[in-house]
Amino acid sequence: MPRRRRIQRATLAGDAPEVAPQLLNKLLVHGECVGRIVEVEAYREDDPASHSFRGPTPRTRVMFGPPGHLYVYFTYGMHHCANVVTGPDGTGAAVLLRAVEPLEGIELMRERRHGRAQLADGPAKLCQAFAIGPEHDGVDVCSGDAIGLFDDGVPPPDDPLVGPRVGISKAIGTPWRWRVPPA
DNA sequence: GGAACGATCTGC
DNA sequence: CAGATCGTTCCC
Repeated sequence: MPRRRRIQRATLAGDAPEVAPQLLNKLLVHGECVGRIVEVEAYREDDPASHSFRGPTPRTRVMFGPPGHLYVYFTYGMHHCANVVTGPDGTGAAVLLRAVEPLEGIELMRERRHGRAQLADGPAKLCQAFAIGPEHDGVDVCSGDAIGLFDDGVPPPDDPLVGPRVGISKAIGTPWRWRVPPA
């Protein structure tokens, strides 16, 4: 089993559409649960689809902080979604974690997902499986905090699938979703 | 103070 | 395909 190295903050300091595909195949770790990131989306401050588009608010303040922190938001009255903040401190950008391939802690994920077959193939399912909630808004994934992003030596794909972002009503045509191609 | 709208998921 | 379900934001 290759050594896991925590992702460096400098890696996340770039522009969200540049950083996002680099997060493919990285590991999301929370306690005993480990998963490989297989789908992401980029959101930028000058992006009508982004929560940061209208400037900082109490909800989005983490997005405008330094890179490497989690921005966790509540939506549709029942779901949470998790982003990794990117770009320099003061800019509102982030990468939405859309899907993860479960690697470890699968039994625990199954319990949290109430026995359903799909454990983490969506942004809200991923948060449920990994028990990511509002208490994790602002946690630093680059330091020793509970949730971390790690590199285990598997590089991002050379040929990621690219397409439009899901579930938005503005900036429909912007192809800022990336996915690991099927094996 | 009120209304509209979600970066979604599930079961019918 | 529609319902669930409520915080955030914007407008009056």
